[in-house]
Amino acid sequence: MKKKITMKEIARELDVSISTVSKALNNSPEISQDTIDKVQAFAKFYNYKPNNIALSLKNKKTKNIAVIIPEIVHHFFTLIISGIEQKANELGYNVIVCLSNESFAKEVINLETMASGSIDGFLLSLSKETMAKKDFHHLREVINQGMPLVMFDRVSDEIYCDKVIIDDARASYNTVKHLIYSGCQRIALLTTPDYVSVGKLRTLGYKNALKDEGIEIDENLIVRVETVEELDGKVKSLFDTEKFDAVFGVNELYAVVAMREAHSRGLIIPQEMSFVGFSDGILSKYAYPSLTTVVQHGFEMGQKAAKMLIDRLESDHTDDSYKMEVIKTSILQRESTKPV
Amino acid sequence: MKKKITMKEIARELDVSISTVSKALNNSPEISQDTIDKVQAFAKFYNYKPNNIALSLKNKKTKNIAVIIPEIVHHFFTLIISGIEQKANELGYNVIVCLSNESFAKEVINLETMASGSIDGFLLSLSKETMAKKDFHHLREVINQGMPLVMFDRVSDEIYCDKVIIDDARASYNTVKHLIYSGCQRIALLTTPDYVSVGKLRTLGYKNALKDEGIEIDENLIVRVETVEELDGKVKSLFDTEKFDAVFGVNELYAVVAMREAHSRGLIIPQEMSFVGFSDGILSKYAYPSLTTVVQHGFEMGQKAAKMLIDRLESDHTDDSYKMEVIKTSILQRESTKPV
DNA sequence: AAGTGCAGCGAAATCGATTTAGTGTTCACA
DNA sequence: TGTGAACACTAAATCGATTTCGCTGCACTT
Repeated sequence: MKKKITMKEIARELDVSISTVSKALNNSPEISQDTIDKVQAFAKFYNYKPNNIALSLKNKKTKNIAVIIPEIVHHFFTLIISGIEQKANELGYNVIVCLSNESFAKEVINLETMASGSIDGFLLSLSKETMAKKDFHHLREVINQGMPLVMFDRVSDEIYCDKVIIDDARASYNTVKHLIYSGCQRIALLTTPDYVSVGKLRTLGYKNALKDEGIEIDENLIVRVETVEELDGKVKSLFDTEKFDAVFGVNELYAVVAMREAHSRGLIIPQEMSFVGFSDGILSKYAYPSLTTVVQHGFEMGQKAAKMLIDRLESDHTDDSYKMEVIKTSILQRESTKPV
Repeated sequence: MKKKITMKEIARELDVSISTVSKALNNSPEISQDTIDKVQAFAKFYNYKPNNIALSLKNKKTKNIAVIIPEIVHHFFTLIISGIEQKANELGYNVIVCLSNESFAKEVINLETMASGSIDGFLLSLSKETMAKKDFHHLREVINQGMPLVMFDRVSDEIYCDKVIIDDARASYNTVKHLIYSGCQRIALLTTPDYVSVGKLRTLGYKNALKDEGIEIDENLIVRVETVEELDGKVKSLFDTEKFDAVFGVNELYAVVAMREAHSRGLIIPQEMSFVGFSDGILSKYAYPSLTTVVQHGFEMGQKAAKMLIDRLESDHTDDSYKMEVIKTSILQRESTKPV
């Protein structure tokens, strides 16, 4: 086992001081070319790599950033992580992933453990429980300690920090208009409870679009689903009790499940019923028929969020004007809706 | 901004030495109860948290482990990560995620940057390029440095280390037998090139099952797909040129795409054609009809891998007998196959 | 009164790097 | 011959913790 070599050992072997080794490796002008060559050759031969921990301690920066997400088994979040990872690596940072599993307590623990030295800044998307509780003391605490925080997707107005979001209300508005223009009149909405900020905004966009098109809002067509378990049941009862010609799901799963239900009731898609989902993922792409979706550009969102965080880390002082980036969405027309 | 407080500052404020503070915080018996109370009260009031970096430097352990995977936008890998994260957190470790993006170069870079102090051990699943090149010097190097490595899913015989795998050959064998027992005779196989270890093993299992059941192997029914781009074309030409009554895909995507093709050709599933995929994910679950799959228990695999790594990290010495855990698979019968 | 033991605390080394403030030698120039 | 700059290098502080060893003062024994 060829152990790691340190500067101390190089210094001892070559009979110079540690400072000389350090400077030689950094090509300092105060070291003679002879010594530089000698030290660098020796270092290369023994595969010397500086110890990151020691550097972190000295420089007070770790070149690590933490991303805390509610869940990873979720295509949108994996896209975001890919984007974060790509951008962070490009800029010389590593990404530590923490999962809150939608739990407030775990979110707090993650923040606390990470905040004590392991990382330089946070990227965070709120857990459902945190949004429901509206308790953000843990976020304020890390911000107060001077640690930058960038929130993405699931954010809160109550926290002052950089943010990257989707314009959910507008995206939803556009989507519903798209459905209307394609000939749909009674559009059912499968959404989340209102404490999920994105669900709330998408619901808002839905209502506004109907209003603007002079279509009355029928609350019976709005179904709020809290957990995956109750999804099937709520969808079935919607089909049982209401008449409608389109379904808009605030995520792809909701839309796909509704589409399956329509399938099994023998409805022809999209002639008799249209379907649109939010957040384009593999489910939408490979559903049968393939699902028209709102593309959220998660990869880009991850990149932007990472860039904002690192910009702040590397800017000299804290300017206290926080930025808010809005990622544009687009509608990807596939087989589950009629052409406009 | 309430800055972080250090032991030094506590010591200065309370007019004791740093060593006393350290010992008081650790409830050392050589400090009087009075002093302990005083120090701990002060520390709590100023929300003192030890600096992890300093601890890492001193203890020569970081309590971080790195997991390097080829891709994250992949349900199986996200399940594994969830499992790793859960188990690692439970045992007091953080997880640093690195993506190789199926690239050899990036895998090497990830290993090198992580190995210089940031982490205590690796969890790794090989990139396609690495498997194709069969160049494992980077793995040998970190192992030689005394850093534990656990490989999972995509592993190599040439590296001596702990491993967690699926018994791919057997799983595939069982699946094909299942298809045969359900009445299928000509089973097409959608697989990867042989350099992908899991693809190779699954192909082997397929062949053995046919052999054991006295069915001749028809190489024309075995389609090797390298990239997603060529998937559609190869599937179409399979349908154009061959006759068969079942498709076995070595991942869920292959199976679902084939099923879509069958759909559009008006075939009735599963009466006229059956479909099975490997690695149960959302695609399988929400496909129409839902896809019968081989469940790989990725979460469990992640947990096992994390546990193996941490066990080795915390065992006193290196015993050089490496373990290999095999995760059992199971067949999840859904709508795309006939009951046996 | 001198020696012993212990409670309670502090000084300093250590982990592996960087960096500032010197130190010692050589050589040029007045 | 003496002075000072230039050069090449070193000692030591520093980052924030832990830990070993040593020191002080008091109580108690003999």
